[in-house]
Amino acid sequence: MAKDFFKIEKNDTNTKARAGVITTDHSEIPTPIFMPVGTQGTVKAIYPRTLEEMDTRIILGNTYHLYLRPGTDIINKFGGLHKFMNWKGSILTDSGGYQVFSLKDLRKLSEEGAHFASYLDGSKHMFSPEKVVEIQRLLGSDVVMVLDECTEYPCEKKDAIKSMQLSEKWAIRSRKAFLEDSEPLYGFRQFQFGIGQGSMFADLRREYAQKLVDIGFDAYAIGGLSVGEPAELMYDMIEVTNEVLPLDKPRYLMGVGTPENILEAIERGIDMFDCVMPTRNARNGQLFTSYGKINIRNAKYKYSQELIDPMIDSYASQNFTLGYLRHLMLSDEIMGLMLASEHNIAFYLWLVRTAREKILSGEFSSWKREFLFRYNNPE
RNA sequence: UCCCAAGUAGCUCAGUUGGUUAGAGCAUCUGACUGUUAAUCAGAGGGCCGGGGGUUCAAGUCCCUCCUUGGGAG
Repeated sequence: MAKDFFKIEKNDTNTKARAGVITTDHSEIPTPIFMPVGTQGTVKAIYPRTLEEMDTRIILGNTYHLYLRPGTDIINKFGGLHKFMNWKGSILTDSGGYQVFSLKDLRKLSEEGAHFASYLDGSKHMFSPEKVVEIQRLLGSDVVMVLDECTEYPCEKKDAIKSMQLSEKWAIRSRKAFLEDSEPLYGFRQFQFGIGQGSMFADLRREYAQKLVDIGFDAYAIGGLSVGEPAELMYDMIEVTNEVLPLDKPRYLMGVGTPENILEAIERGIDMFDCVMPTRNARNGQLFTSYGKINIRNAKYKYSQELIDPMIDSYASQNFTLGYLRHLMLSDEIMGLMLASEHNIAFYLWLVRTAREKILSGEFSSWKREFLFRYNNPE
């Protein structure tokens, strides 16, 4: 008998935070968890071996990008995305809903689905909810996301309602396609998450979350946040949504965020996160460290023989100096991207791992306050 | 010694028949990045236009002279 998909180990006494375990056929995932983003079948500039060394349990892939290149036929012939990219842990694939949003100049929406032109060669494609389920079945991801529409910010309420209604129709069709026409292809289970929308309107957020719960998914994500709104507004939307979502299912806040965003969301009951920030910003010279956010290209690190971050347990963090990493980044050396990316992911994993430990030991609130004070006020 | 070419930002170079506040790329410095079209993008600082003299309402641009560098001749 397979283990429960999600089990809560401890609820925080002072806050809505919780510590739990998600179990897929590829890995046990302690929550809260951060999932590094590997859009095109690679977490950019980091070996899978390095991710394993850092105890990464789950990464993201992207339906839209992998469908356009290399294409599902190729990944299917390799036996699925895990084998294709040699990743032994779990994989969650985003549906392409975010690309429909971020590449909006290239697409048109209808009730049937999203019609779009490939950014690679201009070829025409259509993503229906059913097709997106099928693509993720061919990819073989452990967690399949529904196709949704991510609204822009700011957004008029009538547009938010219209968008929500479209996402709802898509969610119903997605669930049906997943349950009725989507037997797993590679011998392990797949789970499907619904995605809450409703822009920045609390009543819409509640209403739509309830509709998703009524449809019934393995877990629920919160989408359409961190799209330019003030952080406080995002926190409010997380709170009202989590009031409706069932306590015994994981909650996934999509695309978030900064270390501070993540701790605030954990406090409000979020279990899963993904974000390009640690990897993208690493490649652009920004490091997240236990002593604050720094830009490694700054002249003040020219002579620094300090280690990147001795507090963080990774090869990159504990074996190379700031001055050396600065040199690599300014010289456009590939190892600079690798070390910076590895460190940032190690930091994000350390952050959620420590949050979990503190929830288990009952010290989450005080630790969070102290950490953020230190992080935001570097000596 | 003579002939030719070239001297403009730290570097490599644009700069129209003389006409706004002399530009670019790179470098330097700083910032941004939130379900990745991103090893990307944005901003800033930086000039006795080789020196001097002249022509002109006006010179990086035309003339003279000197200096420096490169090439060629002897």
